[in-house]
Amino acid sequence: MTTATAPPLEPTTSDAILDAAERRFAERGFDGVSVREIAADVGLKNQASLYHHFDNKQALYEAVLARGVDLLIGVVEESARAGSLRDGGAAETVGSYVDRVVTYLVAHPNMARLIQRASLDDDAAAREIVLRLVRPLFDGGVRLLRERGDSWPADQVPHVAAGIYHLIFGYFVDTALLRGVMHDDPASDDAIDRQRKFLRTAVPRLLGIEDTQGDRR
Amino acid sequence: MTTATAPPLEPTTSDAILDAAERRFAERGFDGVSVREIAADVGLKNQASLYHHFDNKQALYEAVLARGVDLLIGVVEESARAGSLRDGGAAETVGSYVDRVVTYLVAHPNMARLIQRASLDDDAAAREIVLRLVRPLFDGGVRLLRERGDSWPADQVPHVAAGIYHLIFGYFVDTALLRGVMHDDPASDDAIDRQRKFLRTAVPRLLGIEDTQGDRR
Amino acid sequence: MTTATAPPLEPTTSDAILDAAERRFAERGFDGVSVREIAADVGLKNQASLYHHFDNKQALYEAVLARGVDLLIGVVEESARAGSLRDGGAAETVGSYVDRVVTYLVAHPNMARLIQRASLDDDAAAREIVLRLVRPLFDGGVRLLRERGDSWPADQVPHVAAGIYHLIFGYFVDTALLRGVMHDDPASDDAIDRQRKFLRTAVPRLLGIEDTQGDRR
Amino acid sequence: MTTATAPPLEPTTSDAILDAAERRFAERGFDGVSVREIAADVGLKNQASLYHHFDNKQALYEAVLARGVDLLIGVVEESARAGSLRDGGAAETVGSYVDRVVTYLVAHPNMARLIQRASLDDDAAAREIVLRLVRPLFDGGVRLLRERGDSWPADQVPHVAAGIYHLIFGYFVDTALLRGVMHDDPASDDAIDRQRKFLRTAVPRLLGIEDTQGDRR
DNA sequence: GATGAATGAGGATTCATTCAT
DNA sequence: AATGAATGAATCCTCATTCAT
Repeated sequence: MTTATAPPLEPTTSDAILDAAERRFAERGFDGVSVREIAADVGLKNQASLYHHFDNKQALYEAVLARGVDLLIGVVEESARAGSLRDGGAAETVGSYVDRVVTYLVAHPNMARLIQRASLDDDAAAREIVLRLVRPLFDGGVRLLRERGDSWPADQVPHVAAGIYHLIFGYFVDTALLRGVMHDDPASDDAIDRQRKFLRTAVPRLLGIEDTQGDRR
Repeated sequence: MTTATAPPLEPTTSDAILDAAERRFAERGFDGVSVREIAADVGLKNQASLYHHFDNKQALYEAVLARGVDLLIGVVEESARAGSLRDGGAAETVGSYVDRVVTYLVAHPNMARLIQRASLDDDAAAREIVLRLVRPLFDGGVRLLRERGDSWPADQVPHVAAGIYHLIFGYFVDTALLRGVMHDDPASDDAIDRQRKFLRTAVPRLLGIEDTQGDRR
Repeated sequence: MTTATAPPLEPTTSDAILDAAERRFAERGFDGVSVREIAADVGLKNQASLYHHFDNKQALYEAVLARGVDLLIGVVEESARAGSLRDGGAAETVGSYVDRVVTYLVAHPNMARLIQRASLDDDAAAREIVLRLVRPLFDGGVRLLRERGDSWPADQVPHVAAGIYHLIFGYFVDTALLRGVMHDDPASDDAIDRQRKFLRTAVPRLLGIEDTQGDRR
Repeated sequence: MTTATAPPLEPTTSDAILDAAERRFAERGFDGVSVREIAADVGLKNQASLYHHFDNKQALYEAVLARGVDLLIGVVEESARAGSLRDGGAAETVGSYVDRVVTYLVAHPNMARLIQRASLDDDAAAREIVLRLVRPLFDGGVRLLRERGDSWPADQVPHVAAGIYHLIFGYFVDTALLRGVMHDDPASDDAIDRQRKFLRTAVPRLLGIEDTQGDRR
């Protein structure tokens, strides 16, 4: 569903490795995962086989990260193109924008944590990959806010952009933690739906874009 | 100043270990840090010495986390007490509340990352320590929102609480990442100040508490 | 001159492998060289290809050694034939003999080191190949010394033969080391020339063959 | 026996490691020896223990080499001091000098091979250690030859020095090879004795120092 | 004749931890 | 309270080799 018309019925070994690695790295971080573990997940009898596909653990990590990030960048760019064509108000544009990102994060439940870990780690290469995603998001937010400059003092605009980023991603990063405070599973369809509605109100409110229609579904 | 009546002029070895461990664990996570490394940081010539003070690496990790978390819990509780005594509007109460948390996060620049890592990791004990902090914060937010129930549908209230948590902590968690997008150092005094102002507007706006006074400094 | 009547304009893959292996094995010894490395040197994209030409690493090693050693054996045998036809004094005979060996060692700058390594290693097969060369050299020396038995006590004769062997080969074995003590490059044409002259005097002197003519060039 | 009056009855672990490593490295070279193997030789149940004493394999290798080389340097220096005090002719001086070196090489049957391997290998650090020994030997030889300048053209003098070095060390480097050509064991007492006598004649002959007395024992 | 993939064994090194001193 | 030494298990990665294509 994610990609193609004629999907490779049997995914390539490299892809299987990327999938397993994505899951593991999201769960326990770069240092918490062993290459052996990933190889075993894929059904490789030996870690050596993995090195046929990736130069080393770090390269695998970066490949996993880049794959997910680039996919999300695609989503965001497409959303930007669609937004510019539409006539709806800013609120609606932003709303559909946020919605697409949420859809991605739901479909790729490892990515939010993976990206957060990459942001935390002292690993320039990993962080640079994350920045490929975050920079356009951030700059887009800043631009939008500067254009309709009534709502926030100019010097606070970057902080608003960062805040919105955290508002959107934080929920998916901290699913496990939220399970300890919310009454139902934060990853359930219902909860995701509520989160969508919340963001649909909260993001414009933060941006200072008034929700002209009463279209809160 | 941190704790006692008779402050140890020369910090005890245990404290030095906790300090070093806090820094290291925040930087690279539990799995990324070696006991040897922490021992070396403290000037211990031998990792064995460390085991005189802590049972094992996990115990040390939990001790570091608990120390920081309990301190912050103290800040929050004190803030709650102060708030209930005060007469100011909700906005001001919430504002001073947020301010204290920010002050703590600035004074303990490792804690936000440390808490984020503990939230991500698949480590029940660590997450439970974090929950000691997050639960009251979360419940307080929920209560406040339920009391003045005009602004958010009841079922979205937990999501609002989570959102505010991410708004506050996210900035300090992702300092390193933000350095890649903001134009000046997000940890500078100026930037922290702007972040404070941002939160002073954003949190009430999100809560739906109108900022009655124009006291945005 | 090396081999055939119709020289392969484009050297065969097998030969290219032998060449690369010779260089590598001389540089770092059997254990220090990987099959991958040799394959890469030859431009093979895959180590597996190499196994099409040689049964295994050991077989390749022996082939390299044998190729070089047999060539040198040829030189020595030819020299012996030429010597027996000539009428010149023993000094001249020995001199031209040594000269040919030196010429070979200069033309095949890996062989001295390769032979030395094979002599050092605990590898019966390799050493046996070296002995194919050393035995005739040694026996020839012993015979010569025994024939003109005035110069050395019989029981020291084998030691003399060994000494001459080391005198000749040592210089080329230790080129790298000598670079650390000599003032100019021991592999330069000039230095090689001086080494030739040195041997032309030293070997007869050791053998106890007086240099009747003053033909030290 | 080699050194002290009050020998450590129980040699330290570090020394035991050095001993085992010396033997192994001499036998099979740096790349042919595994750390596990050395640890096992010493009776350590685990390779990790070895790392308590040496930083890594390379450091151990260099320590082994340096220990042996420095000991031999001591022998050589002492010999130089003794020689300068003596009144005997140059032949005798040189003879006793060579004798001491031979005595060392016999007492430390790994060192000649170890030094040869270090000279062959593409390892700057190792070669530099060897040069600590070879440089003074070489320079001493050159000086001696230049002082009594009748025997060799000046530009060949370095080659003479190198030749003598190979004459002396080669026999002990190639013991295993010589076993394949000599009729009795080149490491036997008798053979060593003959080698001593051979050198006592050969070295002066090469130097061009005439053997005034007929004292060939 | 060459290649991509896989694999078992082993490489050096680091890990957290224990124990005697 | 601190240290030197030891250890078993695990780390990442490379090794030579095989097999199907």
